[in-house]
This record gives sequence, structure tokens and C-alpha cells, in this order.
Amino acid sequence: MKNLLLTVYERLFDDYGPQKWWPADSRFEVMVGAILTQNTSWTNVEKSVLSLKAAGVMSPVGIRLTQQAELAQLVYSSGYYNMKARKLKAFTKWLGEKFADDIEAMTRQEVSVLRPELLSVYGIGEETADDILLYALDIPIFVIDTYTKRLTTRLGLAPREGRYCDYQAKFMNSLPQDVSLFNEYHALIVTHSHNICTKREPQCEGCSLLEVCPTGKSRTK
DNA sequence: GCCCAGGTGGGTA
DNA sequence: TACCCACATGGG
Repeated sequence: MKNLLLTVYERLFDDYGPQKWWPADSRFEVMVGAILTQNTSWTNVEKSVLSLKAAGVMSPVGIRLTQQAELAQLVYSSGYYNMKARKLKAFTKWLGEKFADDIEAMTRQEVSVLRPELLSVYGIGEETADDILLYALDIPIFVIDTYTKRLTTRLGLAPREGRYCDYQAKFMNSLPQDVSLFNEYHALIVTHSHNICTKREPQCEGCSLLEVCPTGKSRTK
């Protein structure tokens, strides 16, 4: 049987082309973006990223030296600003204590050790951890988000159990373990989701799974 | 005005 | 384990 998930990937890639994720100037900026984009549209995150850069604090040291209240103002536009300021503080504290801010050193850690370490940091859950591993550290791990779950469910490919790890296993067991493929696939799912009806359930009449929403009701172009 | 966005942590049963 | 809720701005 032809690998269905690979077929879906090829179809999305044909439709949208390379997505060039993650848009950022450094690995550290990817990590910051991964925290800021939690349940938040990227356009809001971009403003916060610019604010952090303008304030000269887009670095582990910069964030550690910034008061949490001031940090909250800098990331205001991405919402949950008090929570996210706290998360950025927790993450940079960990980065300093564990790796002396040496991000290259992170890549030399076994994923089996590094991922649980990331998950132990306040504010870093499974998706954010995997964003960091894949998009900042080029480690082949598949990122599962709301869009991915929704699409696989609509395609009838949802795993029997609906935990994060079940969805992740579904993708990782069906695809070659390739950083570029995982990078592109997740990005394509997000882009595609921005182009189809994203209403939770049911999807709008006639909104085909792999077609752009015919009603034009897609929300986040 | 309403709905949703590239989630996570804490509380309760 | 499985829900429920708080966290919050900004665009369609």
C-alpha cells in the first residue's frame, strides 16, 4: 500500500512549495518564537520578536537581565504576556545553568535525554519542545499541533489513542527520518490549515480536506 | 461583538 | 487519567 502520509505531503508540497521555516535570525530566536507562538498567531509573535530585538535583549543573557515585568511589556503583543515572560525567564535560566548558553552543546545531547530535560522546564510542553528540537536544533522529530491532529482526523488517519505521542508515532513510523521532510511537512500543514476552513467541527460544506476552502471562509491567511 | 490562533500548567474528580 | 479553566492580544 502506498504510504498515505507521504502522498499527502507530496500533494501539499506541490500546492504550496517550500515553506522556509523557521523564520528567524538565530537558533535562539527560534526557541523564543516557539514559546511566544503558543496558542497565538504568528503575526502577533513577530511584533514581540521585533520588540525584543529593538530592546537589545534577544539573547539568553539579555532576557535573564531583563526584569520580568519589563519583559512582559516587550512580548505584550503575543498575548498571555505575563505567562510568556515567566516562561522565557525559566527557559533562559535553564539554558544558562544546563548549557552555559551554548546552544551547539545542546545538539550534542542525546534526544532521549534532551527532550525530557526540555519538558521539565516551566512553560515547555511537548509541541514547544519538539519545535525547539526540530526547528532550532535540526533534530529529526515530528511536531504535532492542533492543525496536525485536525487534518489527520479528517483524513481518517487519527491513531486509536489520541495522545500527542500517538500522533507523533503515526507520522514518524510512516516517514523517512529526515529533518528537511519533518520541517517542511509540519510547516505545510500549518500553511494549508490557514487556507482551508478551520472551524473546529464540522468543517464547512464542501470544504475538501486537501483543497483550499471554496467558501473563502478560511480565517488566518 | 464573536471566534480563533503554530499550548501549557494547575486544579479537581 | 480525563476533563476544565486561566492565561490575553489582535486579525478576520
